[in-house]
Amino acid sequence: MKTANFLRRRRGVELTTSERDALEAALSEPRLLPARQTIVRRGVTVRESTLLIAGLVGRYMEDREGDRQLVALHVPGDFVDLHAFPLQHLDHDVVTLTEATIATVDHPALTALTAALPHLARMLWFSTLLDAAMHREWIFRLGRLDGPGRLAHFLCETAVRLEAVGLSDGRSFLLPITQSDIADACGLTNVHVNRVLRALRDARLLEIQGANVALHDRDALWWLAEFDPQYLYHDDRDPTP
Amino acid sequence: MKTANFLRRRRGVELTTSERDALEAALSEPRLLPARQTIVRRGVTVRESTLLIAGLVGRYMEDREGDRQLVALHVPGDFVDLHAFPLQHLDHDVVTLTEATIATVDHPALTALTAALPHLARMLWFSTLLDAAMHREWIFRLGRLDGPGRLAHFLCETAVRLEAVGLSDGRSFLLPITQSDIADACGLTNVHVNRVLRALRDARLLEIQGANVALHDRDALWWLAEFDPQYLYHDDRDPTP
DNA sequence: CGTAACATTGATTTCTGTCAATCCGAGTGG
DNA sequence: CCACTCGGATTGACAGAAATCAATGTTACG
Repeated sequence: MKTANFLRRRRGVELTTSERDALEAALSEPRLLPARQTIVRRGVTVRESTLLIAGLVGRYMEDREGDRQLVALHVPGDFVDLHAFPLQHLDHDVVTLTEATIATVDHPALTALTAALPHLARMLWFSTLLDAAMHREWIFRLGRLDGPGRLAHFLCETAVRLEAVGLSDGRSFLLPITQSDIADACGLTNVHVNRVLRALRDARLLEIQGANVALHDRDALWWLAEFDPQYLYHDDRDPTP
Repeated sequence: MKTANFLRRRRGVELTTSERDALEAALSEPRLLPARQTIVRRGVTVRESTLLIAGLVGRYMEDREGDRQLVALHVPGDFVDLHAFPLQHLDHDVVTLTEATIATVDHPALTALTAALPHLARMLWFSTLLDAAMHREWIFRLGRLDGPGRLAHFLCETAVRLEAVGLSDGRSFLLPITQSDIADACGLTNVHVNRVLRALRDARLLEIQGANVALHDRDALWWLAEFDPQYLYHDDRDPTP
């Protein structure tokens, strides 16, 4: 099932079998993309939306000097540019961070789906609002937290999201991106990210070895990050078999 | 018309007369709220959504110390908590910043409306995605701009948005909020906002006297802010009579 | 006229960026 | 097999931006 992880473990979300089947049928065959490939470029009219099945995808804005600000990180199960369906074109680039498997839906098909299935339409709407909730949390992260807090927040959020789709036990996970990518997400420089990571490692809060992230002291990290995963709407139970 | 400013001057948005009438009919009578009144508190189940007709409304998250981070500023015509319709409860507070006139729609009525009018549903979806686009721009502002850039960006965005609903000529407008509110929006302290505003005034880029904001040198401010209003989806023409 | 909220300014500290090396590991070609 | 390269990680020295702490002005208003 291409949609197996879509809205998986989300509170208050109940896609009926027929709704999920309809969405599944509208999706293209999965394709494999290499790392660092642009999926959507800003400003270009978009005619299909992309469901991420495996791998990591980022959404970027660039400043005058070409420095990037990550505005979203996507994990498997995320509809990375569903918002392009109503918006038609985007204000940012969508890029694979790792090798990634995706499937796409044409926008005309989405128009038909949403007209025929209002509840599915609302669930799709919901999924874009989850992205918006994450945006708000990122605003908080950048506006109110210092370096250590920002990194802790970013990593805690990522851990919880990966856990929801079975890619983490909540403590350790694979994050095959560079420290510069993390810096782009947290509004810091790669140099400072490196320093803060060392400090967090020295304090035995977490460890990053290559692509491997281990959150040793989740409570301390949550405290540092003032992290509360409410906004992710995760369900404790996993109805997926 | 309560909805006169809703999605006014937005590119690619065409609400038919019957769609607008249906929405208008679903809205309550306008009510006047005092300044600094909480409309929605975080975590509480929301059963209706609020259209802002006049005044300013902010959306806030709070950190451990009670310091606020503004995650959105709403101007007349904005559906300030439409996202609560699919989400059911919010991760932040919604508060009037000034005296404000609002009208509300019950969520059951929205369910009926969106099921009956898929295109209206998509336009409502669109309006929440505009908020998300602004969230992204705020992430950029906080992650990549310094103090002067952030203030310039905040004020340029506000000017353009107010202009779209006829409350500014693009150069000057009323913004009856405190420097602390601006600081909350820009991830700075009120002290620093004050200093940066003085610097911008000394450079003859802008002037704030009481509630009155005057952007003297729009080009310079746009440059400082790396501002490009694309993401606001504004239309040059105003189809409103 | 006194109070309270907001704005303004100065002195100092802290955090983060910048610039510049150096280190390390994986893949490459001789 | 081993020098070689290259991207990324790491570290140090220094500069600059913003926070913090602490007063002092200013204005509106009861």
